[in-house]
Amino acid sequence: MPHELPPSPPSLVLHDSQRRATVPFEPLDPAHVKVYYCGPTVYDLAHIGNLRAMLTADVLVRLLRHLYPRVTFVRNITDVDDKITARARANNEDIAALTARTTDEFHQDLAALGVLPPDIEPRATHNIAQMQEMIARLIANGHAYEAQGHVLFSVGSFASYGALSGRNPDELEAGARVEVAPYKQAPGDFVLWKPSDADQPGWDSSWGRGRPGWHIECSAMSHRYLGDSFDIHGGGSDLLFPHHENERAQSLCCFPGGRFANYWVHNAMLLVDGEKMSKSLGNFLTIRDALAQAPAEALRLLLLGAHYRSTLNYTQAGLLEARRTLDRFYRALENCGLTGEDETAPVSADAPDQIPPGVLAALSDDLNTPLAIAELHALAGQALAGDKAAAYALRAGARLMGLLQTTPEEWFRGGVPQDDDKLIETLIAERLAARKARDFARADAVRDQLQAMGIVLEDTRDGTSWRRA
RNA sequence: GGUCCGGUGGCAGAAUGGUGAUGCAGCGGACUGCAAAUCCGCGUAUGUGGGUUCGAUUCCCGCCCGGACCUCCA
Repeated sequence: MPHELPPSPPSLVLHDSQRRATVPFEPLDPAHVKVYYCGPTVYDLAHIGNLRAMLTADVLVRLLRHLYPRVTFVRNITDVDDKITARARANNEDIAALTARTTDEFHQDLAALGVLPPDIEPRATHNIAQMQEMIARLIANGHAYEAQGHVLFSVGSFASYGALSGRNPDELEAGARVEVAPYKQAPGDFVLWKPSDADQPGWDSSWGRGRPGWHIECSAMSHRYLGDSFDIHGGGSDLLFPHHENERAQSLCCFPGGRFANYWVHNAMLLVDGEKMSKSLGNFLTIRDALAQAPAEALRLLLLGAHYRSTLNYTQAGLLEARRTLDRFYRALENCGLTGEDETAPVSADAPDQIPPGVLAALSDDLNTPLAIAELHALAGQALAGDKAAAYALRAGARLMGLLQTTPEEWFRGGVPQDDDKLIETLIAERLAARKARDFARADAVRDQLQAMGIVLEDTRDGTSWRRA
């Protein structure tokens, strides 16, 4: 072996929306990578489209944590918004109760999916003072103005407005479909602060009692927790304009010495049965709707089965297929004796619990999760053929994507009541006796009985095992 | 109307200027008392018309179709 090159990890490349290109990721500080994602507006249950963005962030952050010693991931909760006010009114519910309840549901749903919590999860209502400071500063340096109780950002004051989303402000004006509010100096100007009626949530300010506009909260929170410049800002592609464009304008004008986000990561939308998910079509699926049909990992696998930048078509058939795929993966672990939960690496050199190179290479290539999953299939095949090292690699690679987090026992047989458990064992013994007596009619009758209970039997050389159908 | 993205086998979904992954489904076989699981084998695809090229699915142009954003939205 004359040229044994030392193994070097693949370098991460990411598609940056602003550069409109896939480029090497170079952190501002390799010792500490900083990521900000736009979180939910908490007025209703999260849907699977929301989930896609959260999963993209989750895989990205898991990968970054693997590659870098320290990662700070900030994801906000938007708990002041006119949609929240409207929903609270419709529900005849207190705003704080609505946002607390919805935030709790959001946390439960993401936890079910194995989405790791952010390091910091700031709430908009806890950062009003920071927003007001930014607004005052923007007024002071000529990027914002007061008009009829509103404070507006002056798009014309920021030369590179539109650079992120690739829009030309003049064209925006020409194509404006919404009637321009009379107090705006220019049609593209957007609200930083707006006045509140007595029955709307509001905070006192030097511009009167009011509430923040649509975009300032993320600028304030990202700055508070990550500073003038941070590495990655992400969200759904529908946020690119105007939300992220406006965030960028506010932040760069407020903190001209900084760079704000250095990379922008945007995930594509998803379709349900080939159609845009919308309430009017009746195909608006919450995370809970999906979880009623399949285990959470199946949903995760399905959503990671397409590259994050391409449109994903969600179907129930796809969800069930993802579940069968996980059956195979867990079977591969079980066959190799990886029945425990321990994440620690086995000491044996031929069974390293390391991220398989193919998986790491795929994920490092702009989060190519479908290709990484194909690698898992290859490892599962090897594991099923008895390769224990492949089973460890399968589990390690899958876990980097938040998959195979449980044990085969739990996956196949979890959630079955104790009494059923005993009955199943009894019936299996009964069937075994019948088979020994070559009374196959009786044996098959027992199997049918179990089938009716949702239990599938698998005969092996070592005996009969069972699992939920 | 403006801006942008995409169209790969029955389905999902990668990749690529030079014989198009992977999974599911289908078909045939092995194993099994029969199944289940597993294994082996097989078939099927780059929307359309041009251009560049020795060679295009990949690059360029037209067309058709779909989607996103421009308005709250992951």
